Amino acid sequence: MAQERLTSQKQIITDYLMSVKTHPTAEQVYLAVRKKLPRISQGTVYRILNGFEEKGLVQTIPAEGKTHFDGDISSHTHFICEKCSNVYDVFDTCSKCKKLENKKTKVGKIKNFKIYLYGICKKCM
Amino acid sequence: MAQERLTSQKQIITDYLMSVKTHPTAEQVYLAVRKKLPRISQGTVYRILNGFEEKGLVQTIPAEGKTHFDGDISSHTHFICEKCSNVYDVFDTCSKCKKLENKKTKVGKIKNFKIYLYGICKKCM
DNA sequence: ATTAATGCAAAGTTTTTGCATCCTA
DNA sequence: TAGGATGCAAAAACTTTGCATTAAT
Repeated sequence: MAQERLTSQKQIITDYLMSVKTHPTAEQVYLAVRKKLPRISQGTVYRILNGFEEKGLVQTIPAEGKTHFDGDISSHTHFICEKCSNVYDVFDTCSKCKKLENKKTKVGKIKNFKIYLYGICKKCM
Repeated sequence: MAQERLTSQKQIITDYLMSVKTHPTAEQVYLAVRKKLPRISQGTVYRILNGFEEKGLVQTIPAEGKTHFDGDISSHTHFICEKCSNVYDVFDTCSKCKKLENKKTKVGKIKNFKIYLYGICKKCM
């Protein structure tokens, strides 16, 4: 069976995601991580990030056509600025939605949920 | 000043969006509308759909890397199937989020919000 | 008649992938 | 040293755009 291997690329991407409170895109991860691993490729960054998401190690936020990655998988809300597309954390959530998790409903079995708030961030006002 | 013109393309796309309860992608709109307007182009569909969104006439749902369009702009929740990527309506929402609309908060001024439920739909179970 | 909107096709963006090579276990 | 992971570059997927032409007002 497939043996997952621990590589420096994975470790450094993990370290980076854990160290930032921003919600970088794949390209931003690539640019940041390249400072420590100058030979890393964008393809590798995408493969690792997608792998992390499948394993539930990161969560993703779609904004302005790009995918943003969040190393904090705790259930929290994201505020997306419509002007600069920056993503901010809001540590509050919806209790009604929380109750729906792992429940079967009319439409199907719910696993998880995401809440996005849209508006203009402090910096852009 | 720029005069908006009512074209058959816009009318037929509007009619289509209002007639379906699915949440079609731009490509699905293109394929459906082409039955009535065989010469319509994908570029036109994208331009019209984007225009509708800017005017607040439709809302969008990101799923599996594509944008889905919903002609129902009422505040409701969307369930996205992780297997078939179909989008279903859930006519229930978060009152706590509703209260945040048009409010200024620590992160910025909130305009609106969206809630997505993820899981496996009835059809895929 | 004006000029906004379309059709067409080319180009832009973001993401994925094939394959030879590298390196972890 | 076996085979999973990477680097590189090409390709795929989705969306946008320039421009000549069409058509709404």
